[in-house]
Amino acid sequence: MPPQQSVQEQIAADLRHKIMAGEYEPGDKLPSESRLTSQYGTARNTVRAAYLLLLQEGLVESRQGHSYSVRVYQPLDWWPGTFEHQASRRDTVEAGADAWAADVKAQGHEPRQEVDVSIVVPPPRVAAELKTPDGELVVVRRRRRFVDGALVQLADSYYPLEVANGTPIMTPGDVVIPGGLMAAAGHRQRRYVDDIISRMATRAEQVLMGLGAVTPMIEHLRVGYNVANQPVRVIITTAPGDKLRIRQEFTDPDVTE
Amino acid sequence: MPPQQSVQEQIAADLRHKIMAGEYEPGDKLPSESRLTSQYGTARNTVRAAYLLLLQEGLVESRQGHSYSVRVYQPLDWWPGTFEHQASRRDTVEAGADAWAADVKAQGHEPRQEVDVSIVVPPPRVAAELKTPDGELVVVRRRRRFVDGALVQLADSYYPLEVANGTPIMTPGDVVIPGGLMAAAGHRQRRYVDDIISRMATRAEQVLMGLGAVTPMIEHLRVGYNVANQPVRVIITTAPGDKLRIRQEFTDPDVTE
DNA sequence: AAGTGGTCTAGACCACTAA
DNA sequence: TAGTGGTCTAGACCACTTT
Repeated sequence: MPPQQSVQEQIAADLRHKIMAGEYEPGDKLPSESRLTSQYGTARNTVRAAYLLLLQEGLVESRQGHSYSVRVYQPLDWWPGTFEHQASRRDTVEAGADAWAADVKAQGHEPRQEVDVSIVVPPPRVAAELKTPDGELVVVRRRRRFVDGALVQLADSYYPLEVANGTPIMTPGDVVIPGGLMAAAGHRQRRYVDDIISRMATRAEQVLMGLGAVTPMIEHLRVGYNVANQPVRVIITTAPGDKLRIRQEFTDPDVTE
Repeated sequence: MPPQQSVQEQIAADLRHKIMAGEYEPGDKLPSESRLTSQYGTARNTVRAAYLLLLQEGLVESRQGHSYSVRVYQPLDWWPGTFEHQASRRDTVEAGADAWAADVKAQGHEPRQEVDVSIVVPPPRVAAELKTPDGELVVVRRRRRFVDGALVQLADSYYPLEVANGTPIMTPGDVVIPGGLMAAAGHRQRRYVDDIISRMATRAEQVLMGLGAVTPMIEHLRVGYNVANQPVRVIITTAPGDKLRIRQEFTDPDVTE
């Protein structure tokens, strides 16, 4: 015999099954707590516990005053852009627009960016990657990226002071520099090292981005090195998991067919 | 005036602050529900609601019979392995061992793999990527990867029947073929397209991998194309976000210094 | 046996949304 | 205003772990 299932798990399993079977489609409203309470003859809190399980699986969402509904996944694709890749996609990118905005438009949505620049104490991880001496500050260029009016991605670029000082990197606002900020600053990058992790949203992110409590985030960290193999930039890109899909493409340079 | 904070948020904020300040370190036990109940003079359920918020942020973990404790993050690094990259790391990989096992050993842990092969109806996404005709089956090679005895990663490779039939791909068990299974099957891959997403664990994954209810997963999907640009393999790699960090490295082939 | 968290009840009042 | 989910109370019993 299978282990005895709790009532909340039973209710959750029933709803899960109906959602998977397509009885409720993405975006559809689900039964109210009071309906399920009388339907199953339990206390309301037990029904709430069942819905909580589905919330935690990301299957369902809730907002005060609204019904529970089946969660919709419509991630936007994001290409971090490698050397080769940028080259192959360059012609699809409108002159003067940055790659991210062009990608969003190509997917039929309206991009907008807010950018500010400040000088800060680097977070520990950034200091370690940039080999920043203790107590030394760095320049951070914070981009808040909106799609159709909603904040969906944060992209913070950190530069050592000596790299950024007196260059267009220090210019606030959504400036567009053909060839890129690093090139304009005279720092050609030769190597990238990327980290990609999945983690839950922090409280601060929930508030800033208006997220439900149970939101997984995807975080992409890139360290760029110049031709002398010194770190010149750290970019941390963060977005809710249901809003962003990282895509990349590799072609073997040794195989010409 | 800031919006009125609820009691559960107050308690959660207090605990969060103490954790961030280092008063409780990763792995440390946290106050019991009954202690906090009397300390704050609230009902036990309110304290539980506070801890639930921290669980949902991934800050805290709980197990029946144990105290709540501060969650420990110790992700293992995983290199998906590109053409160039594999070449540059090849010498660090012991002869005969697969790249994943070697990477785990290099990080000071004990790898183990269970592999089985079966013929199945492909999931919709896989069928779409492999351009499998309706009703046609595919071969799936399922790898369950353990580190120090704990299941931490699933890696399922899907092959069209005509690619896998009569090749070592069909061999069950943790076989090691120098040069790789695809090469042995006579299918040189020229191009990869990768997708990386973050999502919550499904119920099935929670059970299979023994996860807490609030676990973000990271999923890496790679489609491999042969020299004729036809899809020959889809690999789906899945792991809990706190157990796996995807790493990759790119070097600009055009810059020779 | 004592202490921990997990499940469940049966209420109450509040905040927000839609009819 | 009626209906929705969000917060909260004050209990009870159960499952699991440690002493």
